[in-house]
Amino acid sequence: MTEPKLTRLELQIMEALWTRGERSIRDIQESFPEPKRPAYTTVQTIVYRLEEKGAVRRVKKVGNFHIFGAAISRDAAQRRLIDELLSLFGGHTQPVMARLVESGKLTLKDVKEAEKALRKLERKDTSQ
Amino acid sequence: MTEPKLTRLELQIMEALWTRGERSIRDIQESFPEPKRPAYTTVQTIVYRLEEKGAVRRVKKVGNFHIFGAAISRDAAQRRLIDELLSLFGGHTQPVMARLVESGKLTLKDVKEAEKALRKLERKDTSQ
DNA sequence: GGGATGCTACTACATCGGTAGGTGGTTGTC
DNA sequence: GACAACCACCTACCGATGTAGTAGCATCCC
Repeated sequence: MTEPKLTRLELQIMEALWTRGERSIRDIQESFPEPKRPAYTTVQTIVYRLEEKGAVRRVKKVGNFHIFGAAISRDAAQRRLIDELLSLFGGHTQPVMARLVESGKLTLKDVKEAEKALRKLERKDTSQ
Repeated sequence: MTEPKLTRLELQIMEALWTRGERSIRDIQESFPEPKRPAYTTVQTIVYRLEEKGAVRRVKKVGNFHIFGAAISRDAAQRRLIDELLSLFGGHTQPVMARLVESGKLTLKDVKEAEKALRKLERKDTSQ
């Protein structure tokens, strides 16, 4: 039941499917920006591996080629990533937050939203 | 200058050095909880690799064995991890925060602290 | 001082992740 | 219907990572 672990390149390919919808291997390959576009067969290999992992499935065949679609949601995959990270931090969120702040990428807006989401979650938890 | 990339097991070993201080391979190995304690030589191999990466150094020799110490800080290594994660999220912190909230591990206290740290950082930035 | 014990240093190996070539089948075009 | 273009599948390979065995030297203890 657990989401499969996805690697960097696998995630980039999933990203193409999540944002562009069902696509052929060629389409996926061409979604990579020119300078660092992997070979067609590289993309193909990864898509096949994603298929084995159950993260992608063939949705139909058009002519002699296949159309692939995401079989897991972006949210689920991202949750897996965060779990993975948290386990590296021994399950402690505090240092994660501290480093996020340091990174300079975290904005006050992000934090405010998180707080709002947390409060909402809390209300729901205690209300049942 | 960039911190080396550390893997899961490498991080666990660094963790032992960060929390317990300079240690021998045997000490490090025994810091692993019994059920999943790797073989002595496994730990040794990883320590040697960490040495090559510059994350660890031999601080002295006692009798016929070496004592190793961390050569990079925990903070630096953690920053590297966060950068890695952010790059997987395309540099966007918002989804990271959203998944952290979902994980159920983030507390209001964490968020409050982050906000405080952010405000402090902001003041420093604008004051020069 | 000789054996047990422990550590070092080297070597080995399987799996994973990224990368891609080659071969043969399908299709579209003239 | 022949040929070019394209796609599917299979295979290969290298570096990284986790895992550990072995040979040999050092040390300790009687």
